[in-house]
Amino acid sequence: MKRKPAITSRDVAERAGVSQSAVSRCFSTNASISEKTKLKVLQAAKELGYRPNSIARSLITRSSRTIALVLSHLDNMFYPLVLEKASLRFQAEDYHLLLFVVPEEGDFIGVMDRILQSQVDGILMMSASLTSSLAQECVDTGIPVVLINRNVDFAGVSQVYSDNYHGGYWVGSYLAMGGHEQIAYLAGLKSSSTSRHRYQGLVDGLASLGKQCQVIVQGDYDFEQARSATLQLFSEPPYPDAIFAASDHMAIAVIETLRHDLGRRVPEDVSVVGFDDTPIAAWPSYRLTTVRQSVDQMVEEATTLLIKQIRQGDFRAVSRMLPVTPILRDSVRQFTHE
Amino acid sequence: MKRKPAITSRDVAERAGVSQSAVSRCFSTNASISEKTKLKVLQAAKELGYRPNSIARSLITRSSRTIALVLSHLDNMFYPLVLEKASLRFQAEDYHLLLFVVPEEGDFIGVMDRILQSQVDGILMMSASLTSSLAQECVDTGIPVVLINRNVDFAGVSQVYSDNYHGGYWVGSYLAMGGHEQIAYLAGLKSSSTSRHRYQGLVDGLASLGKQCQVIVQGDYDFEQARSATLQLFSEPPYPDAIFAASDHMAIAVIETLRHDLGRRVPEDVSVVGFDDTPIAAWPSYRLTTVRQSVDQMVEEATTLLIKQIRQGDFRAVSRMLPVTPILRDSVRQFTHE
DNA sequence: TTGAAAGCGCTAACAG
DNA sequence: CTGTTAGCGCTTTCAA
Repeated sequence: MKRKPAITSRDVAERAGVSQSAVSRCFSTNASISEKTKLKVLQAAKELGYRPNSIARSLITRSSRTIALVLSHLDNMFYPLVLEKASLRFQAEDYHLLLFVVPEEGDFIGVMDRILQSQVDGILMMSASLTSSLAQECVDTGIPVVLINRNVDFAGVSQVYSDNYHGGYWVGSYLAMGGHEQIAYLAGLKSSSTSRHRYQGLVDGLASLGKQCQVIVQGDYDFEQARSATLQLFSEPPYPDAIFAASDHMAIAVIETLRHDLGRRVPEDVSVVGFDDTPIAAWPSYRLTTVRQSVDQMVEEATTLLIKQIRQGDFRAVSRMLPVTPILRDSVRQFTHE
Repeated sequence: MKRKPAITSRDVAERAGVSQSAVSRCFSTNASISEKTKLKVLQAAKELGYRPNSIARSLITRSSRTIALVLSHLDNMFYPLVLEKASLRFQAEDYHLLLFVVPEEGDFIGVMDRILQSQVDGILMMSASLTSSLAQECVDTGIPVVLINRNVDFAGVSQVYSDNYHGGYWVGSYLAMGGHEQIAYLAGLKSSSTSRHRYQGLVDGLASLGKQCQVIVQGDYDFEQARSATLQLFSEPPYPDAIFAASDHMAIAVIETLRHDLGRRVPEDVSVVGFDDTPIAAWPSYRLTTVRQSVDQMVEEATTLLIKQIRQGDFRAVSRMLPVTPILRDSVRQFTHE
């Protein structure tokens, strides 16, 4: 790494005939500096092509104005979308974003170590695998953490997540009312609280109308795995007449498989429900009935919360559960007397 | 921002009964230090929960081990995928990733300023709007830049991109051979060299068999816009019997619109070809004929190049054009005598 | 191998 | 309002 020795505030100061700190003041808000010197400095700075070194600034202010974003599952459209929103939001607040893509349920520990070293001001986490000891470590270090779309029972970290239980509950009762009998749940990752809560909701929603969930298969939030799970579901009777997938991403995989590998019609032969309401769910080919989580709201809440915690050094963990909206489209058979 | 005063190498030194520099040496590779002291230090470090402050390290080494990633169009699955790959690759090389999501063709200048201030070691750019003056500025600062999936005629920056022209050329000749007569091009952003080259290829490929592209509409790489463009294409005769979309993302929008709004069959009534070969193209519902760009190869080349340039302080711009692979699926009508 | 000392480029008191 | 001064936490000579 050799590059031209960078231009420092000292160089600018010299050229402008002022002190180095005068230069510094020109580039920080609410520092008292006269119009006149400011002009001289800015002029010199421009001539030299000077830019304040934010590393040096971070070192002294002990704040990098950087937030770590931890995520996985980029293949599920839901995440790129929240990534985009979150990034725009943070940029607007003048925070930088350090991105950490973690493999599925990988060696989170290594990543955590790097995050902690990187002196971020806060952590926004959209990945399941945060053990409580890891979380504790963050809290000890004094770095605020907020979990998005995740819900762990560790008290130390803040979290914003959807009302997965009631989302699932709605699906359960809706499916029950539709007269479905053989209901299957296509689960997400085993470690995912989100998937578990949706399942619990489904079971209770079904039970409220005297039905039950007949079978549960693992899809792990993965497209291909959802496909095999669907195949497996239809490998021998009794065949499901409704499948609730823990994500739209998987629900689409189910529909594809149903239609093209299994020759089943949706919703006539089997009903499919998803969760998230990603853009794909609305595509005319699918018209997927699903449960909407508001990405906007989720990101808004999470980022606001994180920024507040950073600003105030306020570490009380707060949990925000967001309401969820059933989106009725055409992937569920309408009720008919039989 | 107040947090517990961080644990520094000084603290560790004190506890271990060694000098501060001894501690530093323990955490840097190939520094001479005896097993014995190293053990003591590591022990003390663990007890205190010490982690080297990478900001301070960056300040002195003048290298942040950070790379800026600039992108947009996160709604097009292609980009999340390259994002994921790139991030894994850089993480493996022990680089951090600073993410900058830029709006469509937004005020790139503001973003650039922030990037330059953030002292990144290199820039990987997947967004079109890099004016040559901006590029020049990077080069002046001595920060290597590589453009991915973009091809500007500014000589100063490196770029790795696909052979868009021949991709388009293949599509043109394939469509011509299929006996299509009314061929439409659904273009990407006006500012996109990529889209222009694909178009040029299409035109020449068609011409090689005595055909021509009848009409060109703007889709700007956007799903909804691609939908309206498709509608527009069929608002009055002559109707296209083939549409080449500059991205799979748009091609899917075309198919959806054709099937569900226009009641046209694909490929019987109209053929559709895309570009990228994102996972969706292979879904049974679409079986989109397309031109594959290898994300893996692109990312591999681009990251390797960038890292090399950073390491060697080698700023000669190099361009790598990657070959492209036609993927024949079922969205193009097979040739039949008429 | 080790410690002392000199900064990296900047901000933040503190005087003037 | 402005300059002087003292570090932020670390790496890196330089002697010992």
